[in-house]
Amino acid sequence: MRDKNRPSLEDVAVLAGVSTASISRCINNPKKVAEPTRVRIQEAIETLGYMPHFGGRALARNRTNTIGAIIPTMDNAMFASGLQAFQETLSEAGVTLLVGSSNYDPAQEFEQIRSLLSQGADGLLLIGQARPKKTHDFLAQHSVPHVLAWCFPKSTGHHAVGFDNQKSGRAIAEHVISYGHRKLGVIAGLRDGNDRAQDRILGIQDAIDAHPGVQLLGLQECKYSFEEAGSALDDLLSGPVHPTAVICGSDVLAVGAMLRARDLGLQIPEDISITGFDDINLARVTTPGLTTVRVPQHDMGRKAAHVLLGLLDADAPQSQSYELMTTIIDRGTLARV
Amino acid sequence: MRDKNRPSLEDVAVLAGVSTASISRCINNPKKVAEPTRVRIQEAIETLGYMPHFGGRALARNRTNTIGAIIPTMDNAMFASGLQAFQETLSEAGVTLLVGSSNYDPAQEFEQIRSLLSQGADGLLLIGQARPKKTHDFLAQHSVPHVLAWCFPKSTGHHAVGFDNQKSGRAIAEHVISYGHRKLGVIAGLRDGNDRAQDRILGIQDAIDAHPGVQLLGLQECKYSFEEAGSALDDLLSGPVHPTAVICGSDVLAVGAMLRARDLGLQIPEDISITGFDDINLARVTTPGLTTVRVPQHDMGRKAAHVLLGLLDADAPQSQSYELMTTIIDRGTLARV
DNA sequence: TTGTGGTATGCAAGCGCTTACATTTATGCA
DNA sequence: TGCATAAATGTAAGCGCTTGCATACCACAA
Repeated sequence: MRDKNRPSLEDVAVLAGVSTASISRCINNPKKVAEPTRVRIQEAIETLGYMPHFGGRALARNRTNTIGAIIPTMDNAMFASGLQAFQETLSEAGVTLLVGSSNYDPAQEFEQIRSLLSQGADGLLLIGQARPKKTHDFLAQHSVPHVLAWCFPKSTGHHAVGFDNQKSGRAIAEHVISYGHRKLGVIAGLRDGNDRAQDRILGIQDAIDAHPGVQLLGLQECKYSFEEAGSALDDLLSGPVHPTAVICGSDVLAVGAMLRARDLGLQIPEDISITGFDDINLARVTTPGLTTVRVPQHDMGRKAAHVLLGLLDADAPQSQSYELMTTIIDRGTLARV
Repeated sequence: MRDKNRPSLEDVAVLAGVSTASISRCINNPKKVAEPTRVRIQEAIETLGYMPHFGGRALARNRTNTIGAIIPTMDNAMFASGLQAFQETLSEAGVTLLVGSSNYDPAQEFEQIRSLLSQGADGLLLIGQARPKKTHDFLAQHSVPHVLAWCFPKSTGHHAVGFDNQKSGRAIAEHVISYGHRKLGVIAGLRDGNDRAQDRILGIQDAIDAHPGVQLLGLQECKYSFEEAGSALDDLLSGPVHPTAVICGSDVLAVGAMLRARDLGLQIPEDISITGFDDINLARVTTPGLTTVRVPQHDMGRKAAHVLLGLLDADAPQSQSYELMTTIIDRGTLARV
């Protein structure tokens, strides 16, 4: 059942009076075709509105010039700008981006990997390092070129462009402690299957352990929504002793906590300090501005794209991993005590 | 050059001791295959880690089960949740989503359309209605099934799931006027090639025209960033007479204006009222909360997906267009004067 | 037994493209 | 002028999959 509306190479060939091979060459390697023929072919392509058929091409070349990215969610600014940078860089190289989202669920991530791969993705961008053995095996079995972002695993064996979540978690906690806080609360993302959330907590714990006298009064895990973060704050405040500072695993959580704190009549940072993580737009907008950890999303996206492109380009120098640094942005939600 | 790592139908067929045809049937139409063979085939597929090759399939079926969406930008929460809903709905129907971004540039949009189409997209989701003739012709020439979102064109001929930007612009302006404001300023997105921005302004103008005594002191266009919106506010305040209310074409602009106003020492809404448009997360977070126009992003995404799927399903009842309603959310940035 | 109508499977043609190889045409040089 | 060489183009074989049609098989009825 030929699609009536879609001209094929054959059609162009007939119109231009040459063989399909020449057309193909003209498209992929114009130098190999003589000037006058090239012009004739171009015209034929124009008038027919010809577009190469992706499937045919993929079949013949066994390469799609397509890269897949699987992010936990698009419904959250957290990954948006990194992804945007990633796609811009790819598109400069003539590569198309396929996006899938996993909803923080390893099973869904696995399905998305399968799906993107069978869509022909030549390589993959994955967020974080922790995934089930099944997924690792699958990637290995099919030797899928991939790079990890938003993390920087100690173990080698993966290409990664990211930052050390544990180190960054420790840094922000040290920062809070250096402001004099001794009673801390933590609101983190759900750790299950989310190594970034896990590592940040580990880092916070490291800092606490390193400072005798500092205690962790409570640790709440919840989804990345204002509402859940609000409830988490409630829980943190339900004990007999209140934390003077709440370290949050993401800006969304921090803002959720701020909103709730305000509803409870608490002044920030006078009554309670709150810190975030990510430095998305939200963080600049609250009153006061949110003290948080800046993640170099844009750089990460660009570099990840370069690394991945390098992985696919057979005769390029083999790609590396890059560790990027996070920085603490002091705005106004952290008080000295 | 066969890919060593990728098993083909052929390989599975050999392992299972049947013909490729049976395998294909087993995958696409299991009922047509006898129980024992099916089991044998399943096993073979498992052990080989077989995944159908997208290109081959696309070629043979002339259909990809893939839909493309082109949004102006992903770097902004504005389209994120609508897109998320869109993709969830598609994925329930077993359809993959391809995303491209146009950066608000009609030329880039055209390229993305070409690209997604040659990637095999069976249909397209497009934002807004205004595009160059070239683009329209192209869509027509290839009879590309597509639906428009974030707008609701008066002219028929397109399937659309969206809202009337002009009407909504008028509504928020009327609302502002009903609060007693007579001197208005407007900060809008760049109108060029952006019908949503245009229509919202037209609507605002309608409201102003309908109320003698209300004057538009200034209209600034700028990109959707805090910084540019801040400068736009500066310009609006540079004249001899200041507006008492500034109507903004998007929440990002409104928040940018708020931030700048605060830097200038202005109280919101006592010294100046500001309204937004979109009702993204940001709007709930500012102090005071932003009075804005809620766009039913989630509904829009879901319904657009349904309409598009309907368009592709030959024996489905022909799809419709849907006009969704926006609502004004009163928070705290609009004062009575 | 033969015939009938299913059902399960195999055969093989193509889908649109690329590319190694074959063929033709042009170019340079003795 | 003839010949070697290079440049331009054509030929045709696949790439992995689906599917109409042919075939083989089976159960049952006559």
